[in-house]
Amino acid sequence: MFQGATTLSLDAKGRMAVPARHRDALVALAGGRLVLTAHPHQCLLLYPENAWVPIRDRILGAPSFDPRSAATKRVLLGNALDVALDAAGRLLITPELREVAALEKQVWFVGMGSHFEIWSDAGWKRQHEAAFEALSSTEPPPGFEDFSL
Amino acid sequence: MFQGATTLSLDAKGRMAVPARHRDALVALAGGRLVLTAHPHQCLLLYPENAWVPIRDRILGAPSFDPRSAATKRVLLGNALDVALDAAGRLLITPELREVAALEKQVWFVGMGSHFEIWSDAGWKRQHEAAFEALSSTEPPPGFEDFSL
DNA sequence: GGAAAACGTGGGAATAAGTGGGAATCGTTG
DNA sequence: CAACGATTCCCACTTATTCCCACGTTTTCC
Repeated sequence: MFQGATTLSLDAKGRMAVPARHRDALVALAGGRLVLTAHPHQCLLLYPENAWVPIRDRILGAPSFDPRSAATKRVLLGNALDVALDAAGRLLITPELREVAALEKQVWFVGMGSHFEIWSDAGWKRQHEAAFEALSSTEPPPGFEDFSL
Repeated sequence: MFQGATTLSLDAKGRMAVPARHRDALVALAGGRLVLTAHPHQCLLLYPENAWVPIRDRILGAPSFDPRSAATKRVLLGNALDVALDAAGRLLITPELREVAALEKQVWFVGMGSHFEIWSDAGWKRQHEAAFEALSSTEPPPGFEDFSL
């Protein structure tokens, strides 16, 4: 169960250090084999390979001719890459994926249960604003009806 | 059942002493395992782990593609961290979480039944003003219709 | 009211983690 | 086939985190 948000910096080569507290878990879960891909909300997704496989299969089963379905498939699958951590526990993010998520020097590495999300600083702050708005309206977001903290 | 608001100071390292009268209860409830996360209203939430788990599972079940639901998930889950009190009964609040709640030196530690909320001084005062406004209007807030103190 | 205990607060030193840069290797292109 | 560029691997540094100890104030008990 991954959780927690950390700020990290991307170096000139596009490398990002995975927080040490998550490294062991990532290696244990999938032998260090990870999948990095893009999310339609303009962030990146990092899955241990074994958690990715069922999701990938589910995506593959979606309709190919409905334009919205096809576009979603293309983003999630078309951008997927097998990656691994280097000796210093870092992840190398290709220029293509950096562009999708508009990543600059400062990025956020966020645990989301089964996987991680990687956000630009601006994008992550935008999510906080969106969440505030969502809970301010009279209509709660789907899944949060009768929700009490 | 936690209740009561206390002012405390955050030291230079971001540590906050949990009021002694709550320590025993926190340790007894969850063996000292606590979860600290962010609330979209710009405060922090502190749960004993056993009280957090059902809430976490509820959040995990919310839809991932609806933007409002996804943003809410990201704030509540993405910011969640397992924490524990140090030898002096203090809680270490990471810079990331301090930023979300705009915490400075003086903070409020507020019991809210199953959990605690942590507020900046300014944020806590803002809540009081909002509550004052809310009950001044002719329309009572949702949940407080036909309410009698 | 005084003494003792407890509580909130602060800081220093050892350790680990994140970051940056250089050199060797591999692949690509002219 | 040689030269260039990009990638990968390795090493080194600086900053942040963690653990420990210590002080002053407040509260409690006798």
